[in-house]
Amino acid sequence: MDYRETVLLPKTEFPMRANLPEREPGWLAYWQEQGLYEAALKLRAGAEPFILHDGPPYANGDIHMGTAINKVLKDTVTRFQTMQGRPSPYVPGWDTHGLPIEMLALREMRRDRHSLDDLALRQACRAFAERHIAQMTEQFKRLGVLGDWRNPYVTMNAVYEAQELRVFGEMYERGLVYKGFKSVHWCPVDETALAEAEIEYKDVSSPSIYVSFPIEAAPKAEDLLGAGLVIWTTTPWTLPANEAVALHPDLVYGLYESGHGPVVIAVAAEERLREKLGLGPKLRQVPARELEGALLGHPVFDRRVPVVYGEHVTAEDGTGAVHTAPGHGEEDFEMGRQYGLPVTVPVDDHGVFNALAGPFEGLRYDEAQPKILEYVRERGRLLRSEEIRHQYPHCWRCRGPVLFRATEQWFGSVESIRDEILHATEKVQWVPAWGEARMRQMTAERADWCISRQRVWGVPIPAFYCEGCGEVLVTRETVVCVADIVQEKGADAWWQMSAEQLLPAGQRCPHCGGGSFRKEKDILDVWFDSGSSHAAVLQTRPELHWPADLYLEGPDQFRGWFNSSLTTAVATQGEPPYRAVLCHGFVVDGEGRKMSKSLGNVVRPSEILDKYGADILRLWATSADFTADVHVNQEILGQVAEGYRKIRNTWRFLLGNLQDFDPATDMVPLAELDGLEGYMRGRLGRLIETCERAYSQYQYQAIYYHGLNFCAVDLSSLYLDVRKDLLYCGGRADRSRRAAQSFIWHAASALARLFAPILCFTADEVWSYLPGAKDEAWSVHLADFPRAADYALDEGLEQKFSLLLDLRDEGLKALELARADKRIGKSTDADLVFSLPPGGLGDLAERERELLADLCIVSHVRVQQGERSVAVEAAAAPRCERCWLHREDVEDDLCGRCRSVVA
RNA sequence: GGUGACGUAGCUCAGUUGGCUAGAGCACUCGGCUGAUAACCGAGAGGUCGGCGGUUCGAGUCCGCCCGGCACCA
Repeated sequence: MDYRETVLLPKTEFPMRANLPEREPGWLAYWQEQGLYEAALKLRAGAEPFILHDGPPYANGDIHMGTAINKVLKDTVTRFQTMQGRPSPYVPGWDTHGLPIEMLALREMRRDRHSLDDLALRQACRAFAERHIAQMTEQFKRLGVLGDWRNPYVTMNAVYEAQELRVFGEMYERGLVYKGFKSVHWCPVDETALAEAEIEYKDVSSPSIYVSFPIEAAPKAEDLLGAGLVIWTTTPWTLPANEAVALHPDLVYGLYESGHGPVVIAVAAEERLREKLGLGPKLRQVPARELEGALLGHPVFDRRVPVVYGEHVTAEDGTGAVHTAPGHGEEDFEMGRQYGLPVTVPVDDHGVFNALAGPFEGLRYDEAQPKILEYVRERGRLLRSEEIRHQYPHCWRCRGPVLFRATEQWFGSVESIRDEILHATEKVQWVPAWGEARMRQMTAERADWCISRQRVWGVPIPAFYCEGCGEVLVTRETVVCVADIVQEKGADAWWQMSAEQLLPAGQRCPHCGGGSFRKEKDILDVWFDSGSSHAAVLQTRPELHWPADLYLEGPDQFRGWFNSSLTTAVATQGEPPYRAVLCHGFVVDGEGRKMSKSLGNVVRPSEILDKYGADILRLWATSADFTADVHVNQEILGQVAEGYRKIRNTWRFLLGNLQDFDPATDMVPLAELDGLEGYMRGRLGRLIETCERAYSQYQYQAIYYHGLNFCAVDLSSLYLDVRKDLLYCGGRADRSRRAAQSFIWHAASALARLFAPILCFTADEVWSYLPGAKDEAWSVHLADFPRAADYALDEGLEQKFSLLLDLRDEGLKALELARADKRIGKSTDADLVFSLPPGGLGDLAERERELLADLCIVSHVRVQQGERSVAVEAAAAPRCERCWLHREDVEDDLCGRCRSVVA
């Protein structure tokens, strides 16, 4: 007779195949219709909010793996905090101003910036940004990221711009903003100054030349007259701007014979340069100070330049004598200031030489370079020329090389508040901890922040110039006045309105009393935009608070947003804008290389979404230790998908065994679970404890690791395998079966909650199939995170099972050997005989014979005294046709248990 | 060149304040089951813990140097 119909096999509609790419959008629509984001905030209202402040991505393209992992991690944070009982609003942001969008908008229009009215260009930029915000919003939402997508913060919004101006005003009032003439990074293509954060260093090949400066006056060492002081430079085009040669005051130089006559270089460089310069014997030592007051012949012009002394000079590369062009280098500029040298800038905004460059006027600096080389060579000044590969700064947007160029710019004074910033970093919790050292180092080395840009797509610098005396006009009142206008009309007002309209009525120049002004043309650096977000967003939205609890970004933000935010916050508030900063690694390929088109190793979020679904992408993002670089390729994704399948199938089996379970009536209280269920309760509690700690400490890889292990080891291979007999064949409402189902219910429920912040779709899907879950919350994301304390660990049980499970391992091994000998097939056709020495373990095994048989899934266990070993025997008793166990009490094909169940 | 982080099985990760023969999952090989079935169970193989040296009774763990790919800064 076939007893299949009488067996309670698992049954569930929860599909084995997730089909995430098709199913996830349905969940998104459902959550949006039901207002999940708002419901979560409302549910947790009253508790202390947890504010994760979003670093605004730049609104100029599709999302990539870097932005995807960032948003997923953020979403995991807020979902966990919500389940812990704290409202965790997430206001996504966008960085919308600046050069990249300006360039892209111009490219789309095929227009040159000079052929377009400023307001028209700004309009085009705004439209461009809006389009990309809409596009990126859909992509972020698709990842399952929950947030206030209908009301994000956008740096080009009027309120944002006005707040940013107020930050500028406060900094100005405190003397932390000034206008100055300094050497800055200049992009000749984009015709603007750049900040350090906008520079990237690339390997390039440059001419590396040695140039001799004939000594034409040497009051302290007349014998050096006519010798050449040799400098080394990799930027020959700056030679026309030369104003001095710098030596180190403590270095010893030497006079050498050479093919080009006598030359002077640092003695320490002699060996390295002997061949290159064709050095002869050293004629004598020349202490640096002997050249004090010396005058040298300029390499290009018919004039003399002085010898100066600077600590920055070394003999480690070059000659120990440094070509100094104050118009084209930071240290050079500093030397110029110290020695009162002229700051010659023979290069205009476009990188073209002007009249100051003499014979090179009209040439672009890079075109002029070979001509300058030739010029110097013809005059016998070029001792050697070679090519050198080195890192050179490039514009992060147009990718072209930048140049150092002294110009009038606005600066944020970092130097004067450096100590305050350093102090502020100590108050922040950095994850990982080395973030603090990194930020400190950055801050310690940073020069003042160049915040002005000679472009139009941005927030104007709210300064005026008196038409009478030319003095700058910025006061608290003028900034407030401009900010109020911008708050109402947007920053376009700066371009639409006249200076008089933008200023308080009757404004006079404090210097000359004049009443006529012109507007500053420069705009603010985009890093000033995003760096003001703490003021523009945290301080203006009622659901948020200042400072943020957490900033969470990639490592590039140490010099970017972490940095600019810290600067403006310390400048205006004296405090850091964040309590904690978490930095995750870059996304790289399987070999740890950067993703690039040329390597063909680029993985796109959209591919993953189409092939696997967002939950797999989310699981990948959280399965790795993201404090280091995170690897991704098809193999890794496939592996994550396998892990997901294991977890999902475990859920499916759990749910399938709850088909006839109603928690309201059938639940055995957790505290009353004993035996295997009691042991498992403790295991589950441990898992919860581990996961809670892992979430709190941002160690998400532990969730996947321990969660998957629990599913695979504790549940699938142990508990569920062992309990199949009871669940399938036991009496439907037997207390033992209900106890097993009670544990299963708790396991399914707890796993859904544990994984909800990561597998946000699947967890809610599980929740929707879990009996009674809807009574607690309509979505798992509105449920509470499980509390480990509810799943008490019984130490006695744990100890006992530790012993029994060791015996199980030995039993399973013995069964495997018997199987290899073809003596048995499935384990229920076998009996196990445990031989154990007399004493505790033997007694325990004897006492728990039936449990041991269950654990090993055999029909019968016998325990006898002897040396520790296990023997396998064919099951002695007849087989029950229903439960397939061999039992002494089988009658009419059925064992006693099954007879009573079937009856 | 300077600074910093990283390096445990093919892959993703565990390895408490130094302490049994370095673990897990997946992938792989072999086997079982056919009442979780595009599932499930078991067994096996796989590692000089990047390398060398030091401290120690004992080092994956602490210290120094080196190597590798990486980031930031010159």
